[in-house]
Amino acid sequence: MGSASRVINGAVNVSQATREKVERAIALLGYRPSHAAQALRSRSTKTVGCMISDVTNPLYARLFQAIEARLRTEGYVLLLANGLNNAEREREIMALFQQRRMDGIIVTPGNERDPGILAALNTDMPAVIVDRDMRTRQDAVMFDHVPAMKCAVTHLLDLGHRRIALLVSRVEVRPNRRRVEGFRAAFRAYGLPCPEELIRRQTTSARATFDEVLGLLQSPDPPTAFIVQGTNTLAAALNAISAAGRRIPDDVSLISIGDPDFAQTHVPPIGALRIDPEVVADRIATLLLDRMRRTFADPAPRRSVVRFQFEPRGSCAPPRPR
Amino acid sequence: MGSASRVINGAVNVSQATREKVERAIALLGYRPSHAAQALRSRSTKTVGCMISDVTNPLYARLFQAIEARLRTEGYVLLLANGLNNAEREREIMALFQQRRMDGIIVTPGNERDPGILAALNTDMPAVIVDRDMRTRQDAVMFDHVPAMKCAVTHLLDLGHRRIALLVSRVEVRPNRRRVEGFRAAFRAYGLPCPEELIRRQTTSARATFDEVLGLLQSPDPPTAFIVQGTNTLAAALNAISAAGRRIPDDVSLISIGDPDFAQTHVPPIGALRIDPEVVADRIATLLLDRMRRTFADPAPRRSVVRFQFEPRGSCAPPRPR
DNA sequence: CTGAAAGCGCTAACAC
DNA sequence: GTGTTAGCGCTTTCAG
Repeated sequence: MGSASRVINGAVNVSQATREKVERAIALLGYRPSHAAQALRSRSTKTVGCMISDVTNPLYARLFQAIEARLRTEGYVLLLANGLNNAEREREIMALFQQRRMDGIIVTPGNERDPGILAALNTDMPAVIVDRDMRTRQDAVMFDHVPAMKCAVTHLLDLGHRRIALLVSRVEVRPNRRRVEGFRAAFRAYGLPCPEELIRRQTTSARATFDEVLGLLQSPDPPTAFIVQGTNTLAAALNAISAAGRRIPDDVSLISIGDPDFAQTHVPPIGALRIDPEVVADRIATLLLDRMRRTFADPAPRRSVVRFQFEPRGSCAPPRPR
Repeated sequence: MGSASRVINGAVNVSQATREKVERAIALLGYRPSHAAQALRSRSTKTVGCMISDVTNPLYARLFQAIEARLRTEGYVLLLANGLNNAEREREIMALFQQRRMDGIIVTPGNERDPGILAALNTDMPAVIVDRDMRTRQDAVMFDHVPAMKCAVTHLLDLGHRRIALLVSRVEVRPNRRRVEGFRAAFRAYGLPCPEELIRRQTTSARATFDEVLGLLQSPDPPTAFIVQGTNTLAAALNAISAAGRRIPDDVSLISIGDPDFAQTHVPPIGALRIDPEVVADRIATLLLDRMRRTFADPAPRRSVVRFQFEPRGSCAPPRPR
């Protein structure tokens, strides 16, 4: 009987009596509508696919958490898959999202130019791309890394640092490019040459970072300041600095890209480039919901930019005179 | 035509000629089977619901990652929801998993006695419970915290420590109970009274941990060793110890429950209770796949126990003589 | 406002 | 080994 459906979906044209009758029956039978049948008939799965590089990365984990909370209040459920910066795996995931007819997808591919991934994006499935340069016609939320990075580097330059090392991940994606760009721009704006040899693009394992930082500190002309990316990288850098017998900020200044909890309780607190995951999640959800509900008809891709903020803290001081 | 379906599902009784014909047609039309229709008809969603307390917790993130990788090779996709130790939210999530007819679920409820959650578990949906005492008829993977904890405490007792502090989360769930139990058991086995006042069950925020550790260190009869739970807690404890001007291991010994990467690069390396997420994921997947495929007919709940290991490292030394 | 009827796109059962 | 047929459980349309 059609009325039951009307009650379940909260349609308006149902009499109070019928509504109650149906509700009683539902309660009595412990009836639960079959999602598969609803999806088949209504052509809406109420499911959003989320492909991130790796939940193990705390920034992504927080972001996912916030997105999940937000979209669930709207009745959506999230499928989460880790792309692991592996193009083949990412293509598989995209195919899967398509086959399962996700109402929308949120993606952060590790490879911005893979034709398979670009092709998969070229459908009418609502999508939001997160912080990747992909030249497709999807909406996107971008993080603006440059001003915060410039601000951080300028802070160090103002303090008198010239040998500033930048440790970012080796993966060739927008955020890393932008960080390097901001780094260079700060030197340029200061009329100084950028120490290219101190830009280190490395794997993010704790051991590799530890070795890298230790090596730099023990080199003939060591950096007096470090800017390092990521929670694990920060922890490993702290370990290496203390292993080298250097102190923060007297011997070495340090700034973190990303702001894990322990950066704030560290003594001294570690200056950080931060971005609010709630804000990012909200932007993503808003763009995606607009498209999924077809609230927003204009097909032109929209771009929402969220700024990183530089928060200076006690971890930076003038370099020790030589 | 039924043959198409047979080809897609890789049935055996299809001739080579037909198979090729169908495959050509599929490629030509770019045909993708509708998951909703398949699910409706075949009564299998090929989807597993996963309710953990919080992906933001690195241990859970790694575990999810490993489970996702494993189950995807078997053709399953994961729905991830964060319960956040909130009973109402957890009930909602369970209801959702049921309504969407998950082929199986993997759950770690924050509340082991909530009647709603227990009721939701009382269905014929294959399920694996992870490290919770729930007295239901589901399969479960349990972590054995006790021997490793006893081992760690005994290690400290052997070194001469008597004032050992234990910092675990306040949430009333099996892992925390077990840790405390192991802690007490070690003292008992040693014929010593357990310092109950040093068992601190607290919130896991970095700030709270920092204050707690600092407070303990500055108390009249301070602990000479700490056992702390969790990545963020470890980082905050390290900060507090160094803020108090104490050194590891000369002034204070430290053991971590959980083994984040930076524990190993720390100087000295931090002794840790560790468990391999891959092993855990594998156990979970195996139990669940057995049930989902009905390979394993015996309805009696099965229990798979994975041991934590204590890995002593340089962070423990005899207490400073007073 | 309500009931009847037609399908959504598949797979399973059956006849050939 | 292959084609035909009947639904899976809903939502939507269309009469009434």
